[in-house]
Amino acid sequence: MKINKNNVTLEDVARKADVSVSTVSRVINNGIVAEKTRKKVEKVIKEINYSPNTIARSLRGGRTNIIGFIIPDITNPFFTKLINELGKIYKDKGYSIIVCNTYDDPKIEKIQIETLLGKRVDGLLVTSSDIKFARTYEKINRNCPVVLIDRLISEELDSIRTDNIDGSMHAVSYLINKGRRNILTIAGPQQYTPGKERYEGFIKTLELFNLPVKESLIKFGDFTKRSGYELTKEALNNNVNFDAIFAANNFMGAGAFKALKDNGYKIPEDVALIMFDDLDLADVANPPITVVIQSTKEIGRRAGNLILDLIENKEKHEPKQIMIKSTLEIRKSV
Amino acid sequence: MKINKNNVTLEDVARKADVSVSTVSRVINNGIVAEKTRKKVEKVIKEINYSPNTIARSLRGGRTNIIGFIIPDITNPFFTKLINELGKIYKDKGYSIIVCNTYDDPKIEKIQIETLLGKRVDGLLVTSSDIKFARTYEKINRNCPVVLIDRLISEELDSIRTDNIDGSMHAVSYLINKGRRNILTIAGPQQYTPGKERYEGFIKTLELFNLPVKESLIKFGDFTKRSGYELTKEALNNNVNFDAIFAANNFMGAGAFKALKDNGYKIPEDVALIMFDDLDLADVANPPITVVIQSTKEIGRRAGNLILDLIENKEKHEPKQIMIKSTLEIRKSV
DNA sequence: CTGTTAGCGCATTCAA
DNA sequence: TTGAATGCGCTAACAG
Repeated sequence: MKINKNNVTLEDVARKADVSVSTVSRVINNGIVAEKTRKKVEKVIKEINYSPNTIARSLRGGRTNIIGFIIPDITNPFFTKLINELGKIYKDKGYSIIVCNTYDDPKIEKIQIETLLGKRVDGLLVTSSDIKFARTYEKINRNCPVVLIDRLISEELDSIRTDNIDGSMHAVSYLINKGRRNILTIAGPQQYTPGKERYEGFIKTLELFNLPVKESLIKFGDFTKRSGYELTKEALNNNVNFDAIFAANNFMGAGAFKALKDNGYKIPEDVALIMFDDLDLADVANPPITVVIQSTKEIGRRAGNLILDLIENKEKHEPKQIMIKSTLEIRKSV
Repeated sequence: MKINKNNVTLEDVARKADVSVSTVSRVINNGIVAEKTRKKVEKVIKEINYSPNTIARSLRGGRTNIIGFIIPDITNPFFTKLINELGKIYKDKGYSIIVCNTYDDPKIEKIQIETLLGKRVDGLLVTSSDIKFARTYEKINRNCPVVLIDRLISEELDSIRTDNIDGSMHAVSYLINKGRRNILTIAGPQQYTPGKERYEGFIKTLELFNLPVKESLIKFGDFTKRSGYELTKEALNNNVNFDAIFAANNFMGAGAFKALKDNGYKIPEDVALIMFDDLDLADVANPPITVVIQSTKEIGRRAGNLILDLIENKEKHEPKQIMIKSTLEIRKSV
């Protein structure tokens, strides 16, 4: 294990091995060196416990081997699973990832962007807290590759997200096919693609089945557990007639679940529930909660590799919007 | 918003403002500069969109403003909440955090350590995957402050963790006071403090109440949902007589929960369940799951500030083992 | 195959 | 109050 923050430098090695610094540099970079010299140098490197100073390398080579990941909420398993995938890709490539949590606050995001850019990250993975950053990221993208994840805020950038419309259509049509006719949707914020598209999928499905779109069955929340809870309770209190709930994300779904339980409703007999995005324990809840599962594995893997390609190739290309299909996991049949 | 990866340098500013680089340097570092000069320079900085190159700064100053956080599992909400707290502390101090997931694999941890050290992080927050790294981190700590979190692998380093013994004693004695006499414990791996101490707390409590310690009521898992599930099922299949379960962590508790449910046991009437560490949905599960809540807020805050102090002061000091009390959150009374 | 040298962008010492 | 010069540790161009 190399533990070198003790300022052992190339020069120290060179002196001790009685060669020049460039020779040492070649050794550690697998350049052309006589086998004998290489052995000698490597021995010294071990002896005095040398490890290259990445900072100096970065200054010289213009690359930091750091990728920034801007996310709105580290507490959401969706992002956590993404990071988990990224880790697998980067671990033996020398890349590290700086995670910047914006708390979904544009003011904080602005600071994070500057910090990250100051640190000269090689690339940026972004789930932005505000569509107004579209221009900013486009500009950044000219020198430092940017890949959007989950929230599409610009068509001029590469992006990867779940096919939200497909996913919600899948879920809602399942409910309809099971005979549910009054589906309450707890939709998300409409300024981001996930909220917007999941809502769109809901509406589209109703139209597809020629079902009326009732105002009273549409509620807008903010992706938090609390809002899912409150909105469901509100519908209950107002005697809105519904036999199913489609929640646009996991946290709101959890809130809805609690509200139903608290008020003595049986799931799914009285009210069926499907939420977009999984949650720990959703499969062991009682009843288990049916969810639209996003393929975090694939999203993470593709985003992670894409940004690497962009960093390494740097050539211009047409930005692509990649959409990944989700899966409806029925955990308790309606 | 400064978007500068476009290589605008101090020198560019200097030339354009018709001063020397050192003057510009002084301006951005709030050194002594005539008010008039400062204005002039600041104007140019804005004009050509200059922002300092942190890499160069780091090379010069020996500080990167990056803190490494080594964790075994980014997927566990415990760590996620910690990161959430750290983010709050660092966001406006210019510090960033590199998250390194080791997947609880020492081989990967070794690589991560080298990568992090190579990147010359200013400090290291560590939940190590192996006690054998104790020496390594002690050595690292001589040049680069290390703070252990959650798992105590060395007494010579600063560390912060939950008071596991107190927490589990709290939980177990609650069960006993409610009349449960046959408590099955699903303990964790004994090589780390969390597993060891939570088990120790369990045993201690039985002794305190003069209850027998029965071999059949002690199972060792590996902190995964699967092991919690399997071990519970095993006990059930073997007709082990128990009226309560104390699970040493959240995931194993979730597994136990599912096993009980699957086999038709009522919680807590037939078998009470308490698990160490919270989980999303634990409060809305049916029944809600009683948990020992670790104060991630305080752990995160203290660890985050401690490492900052160590980085900034650098003076020697006696390493401290800090323990934070947990809370027993009874969500469904036994 | 190996050595010398010139920066990468910045902060700081020393003179002025 | 300002400027010139040095070096942080490294890589790569060039010369030998």
